[in-house]
Amino acid sequence: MKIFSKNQLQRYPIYLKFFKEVEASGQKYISSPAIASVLGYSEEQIRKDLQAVSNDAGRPKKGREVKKLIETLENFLGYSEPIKAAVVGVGHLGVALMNYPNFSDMGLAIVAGFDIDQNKIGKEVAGKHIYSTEEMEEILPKFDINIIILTTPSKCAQEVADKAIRAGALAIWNFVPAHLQIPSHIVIENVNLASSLAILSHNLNSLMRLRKSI
Amino acid sequence: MKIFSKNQLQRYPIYLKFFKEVEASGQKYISSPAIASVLGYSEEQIRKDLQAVSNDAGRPKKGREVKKLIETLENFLGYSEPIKAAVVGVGHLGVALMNYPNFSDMGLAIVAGFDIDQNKIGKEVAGKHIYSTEEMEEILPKFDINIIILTTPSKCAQEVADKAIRAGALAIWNFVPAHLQIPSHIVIENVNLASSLAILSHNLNSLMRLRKSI
DNA sequence: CATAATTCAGTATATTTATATCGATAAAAA
DNA sequence: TTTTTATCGATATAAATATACTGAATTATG
Repeated sequence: MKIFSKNQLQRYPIYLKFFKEVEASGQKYISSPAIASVLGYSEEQIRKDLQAVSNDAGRPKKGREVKKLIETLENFLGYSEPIKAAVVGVGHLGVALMNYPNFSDMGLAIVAGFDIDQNKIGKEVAGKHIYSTEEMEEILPKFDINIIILTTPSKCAQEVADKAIRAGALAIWNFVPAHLQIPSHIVIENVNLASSLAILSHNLNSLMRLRKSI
Repeated sequence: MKIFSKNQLQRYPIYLKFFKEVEASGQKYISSPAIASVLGYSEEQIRKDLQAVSNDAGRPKKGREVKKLIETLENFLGYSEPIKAAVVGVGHLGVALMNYPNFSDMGLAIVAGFDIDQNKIGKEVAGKHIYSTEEMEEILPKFDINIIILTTPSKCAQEVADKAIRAGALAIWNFVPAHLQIPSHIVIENVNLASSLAILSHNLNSLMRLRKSI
């Protein structure tokens, strides 16, 4: 079994996105140096990344076939058969994710929402039904939902995550800025805006310091 | 000048969040092994991370003073004086971010929104005024806005980013799944949900394969 | 008051990740 | 057809990152 690092995995959707643009522009082949100059990675890294998922060899002077690259990456990323997910916590962020137009291109299908608010339960958001959080145990298996997209308030995130796991969720995509205690057999991926912002503001500060010193 | 890696920077907000919980629980000191057991990092890494930003020594048998840790990290992350930002593209995601309750605890203040939709311009979202994108050049300097939170549709993201940079934006927090071409003197941080999802679904697939093989 | 137990800081080692090098090869140009 | 050139794959090197180890120090315990 090949092992993929987090950073490496994160690059594949970026490659794919770019390859689709290249294909749309009518170009049939793309070389590693050409990819490198646009995406800002080194050409060696690109070769290694692509070799790791593809058996198709690139050709000297031409590069790799764009169509095959797209096929390979879509297959590798599982975009061919979307995974089903449900949003838990239909607040502003939950609603935004339920309406997010790009998930269908990313192999993700949000099929339901859950909330505790009686005013929301029974309604529809982006064409998907909102159920009571209490119904998770029934609804998750029924719709074959494996992934929970967690967008509750911080204070109830742990409790809701526990409930989702009991209901059969295998993976949690956590948008809540809270550190969740999760059993090791459950997959968790945190989208931590504070972390992302920390990088941004650190870089911005460095920039400003640099400007002052000049 | 100390250099901080992306991964390292991402951990600091997570530490801070945890330390605040520890403080709320009334505990005065925390040791690296104790942090490690909760957050799942190695204790050596935690020591190195904390030593990199703090001069306060930890004490054998006790650990580090929680209060000082919080002070140090808040200061390091710049939470003491919030940076001002504006959301550009007041769609579902833009609205969600404008309503996001946690930014004030992360040193970020969203002070305005921009959109091209006449129905939105002039309205308020989460108490912040929505301006026309055309007004950026005037409004950004007026409110001392350095950061643009980009949440437009993919197809106009590049154009809007260019406009924001012309208007004086120094940093772009990009939530659009598009690879932007940005001059090197501008800070960009991408929140790429496709990348995050790629990690999640790869791990989920590994898990499922493992289950089948058992 | 002495002893044992933790945790620390600092350094060394290992692992991971990214970059650079090199001969081979296919495509384009002469 | 021959030569040149760009790109490849494979391997080696370097850099970055994380982990393990060591002796010293402080606190708690007997």
